[in-house]
Amino acid sequence: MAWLDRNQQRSWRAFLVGTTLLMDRLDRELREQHRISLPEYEIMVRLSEAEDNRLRMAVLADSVSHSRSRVTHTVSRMEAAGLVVRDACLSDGRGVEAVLTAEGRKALEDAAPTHVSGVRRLLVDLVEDEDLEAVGRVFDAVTDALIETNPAMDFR
Amino acid sequence: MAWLDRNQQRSWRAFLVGTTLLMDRLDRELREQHRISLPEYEIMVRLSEAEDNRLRMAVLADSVSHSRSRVTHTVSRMEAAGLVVRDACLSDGRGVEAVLTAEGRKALEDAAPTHVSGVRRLLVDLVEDEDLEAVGRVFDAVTDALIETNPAMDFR
DNA sequence: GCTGATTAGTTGTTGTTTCAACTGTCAAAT
DNA sequence: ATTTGACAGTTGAAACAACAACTAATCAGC
Repeated sequence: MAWLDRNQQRSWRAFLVGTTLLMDRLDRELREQHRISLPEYEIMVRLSEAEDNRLRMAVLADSVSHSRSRVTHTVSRMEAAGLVVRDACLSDGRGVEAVLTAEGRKALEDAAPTHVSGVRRLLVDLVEDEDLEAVGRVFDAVTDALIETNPAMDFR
Repeated sequence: MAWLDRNQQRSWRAFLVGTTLLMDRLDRELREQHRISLPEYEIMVRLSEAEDNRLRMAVLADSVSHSRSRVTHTVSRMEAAGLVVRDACLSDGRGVEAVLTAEGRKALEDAAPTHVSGVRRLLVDLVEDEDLEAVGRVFDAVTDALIETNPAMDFR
């Protein structure tokens, strides 16, 4: 079994630490300034981009790469907070759609500048465009590999 | 306030999704094959690299970029599992050192091949060396910026 | 149109992380 | 010597996430 060479090791650790700190901070900024968590924000973004501001739970779960159970719980909290509502799916009796409310849209619009400026300030504006694109390539490859070698992706 | 352009947006989302999936998977592999979580593994790696297999709690927390409280809880669980022990710090009565036990070292040595092969298989071997180095550069920059603009790093 | 297998989503329990409050120690100034 | 403020680490409660067991609807094959 091959170990990582010095450079690979360095890159990997930089990634681990940097990601941990970055996600923490983006989450913190959203919570402090808008009382919204990063997972909640991501869900609202997906809904806002969807046809009619609504998405089936499973689609939503896949698009944010969280387990269905997790999305169920998160959406429940968001529903209690008035950011989304649940609506039965007409075409499939088992289905449930999450719908962004007007209040949710407002919250998203308020929060977006905070989030985007964070992403810029703490990542995008710090690095060369090519390096950022390399990051995109790398994690697209990672995602593909993970979806390929899927160990029981079904019940996530 | 500037939004992200199309490419930046794509890279950012690829990163978000890829990271989520990758971390989930690495954590899952360690749990299933060795009953150890990724945070626990990281702590053991730091201890194993330290002089005498021991590190003060605060140093440990900083080196994995987790909150002190989190490290306290994690180390408590690891202590209960026999992977580490706590030891009072001689030079500073407030200090506590976490020490890797023989059992912990054994667990780490067992788990390391699983972890490294995961990192290779799911990341390192998938991409060009230069792209991986770009990732390293990017997250080094991110880390620096976050440590600079430190919003009360003390109580993390 | 039944039956069994799948799929969608939820639920409750348990494990982990965060947050704020706390204990005890140290160091500097008085 | 004592006070004050900072520091190291822990604690318990609350928020969140993971897991496995569940309900209900659909679909495929007969």
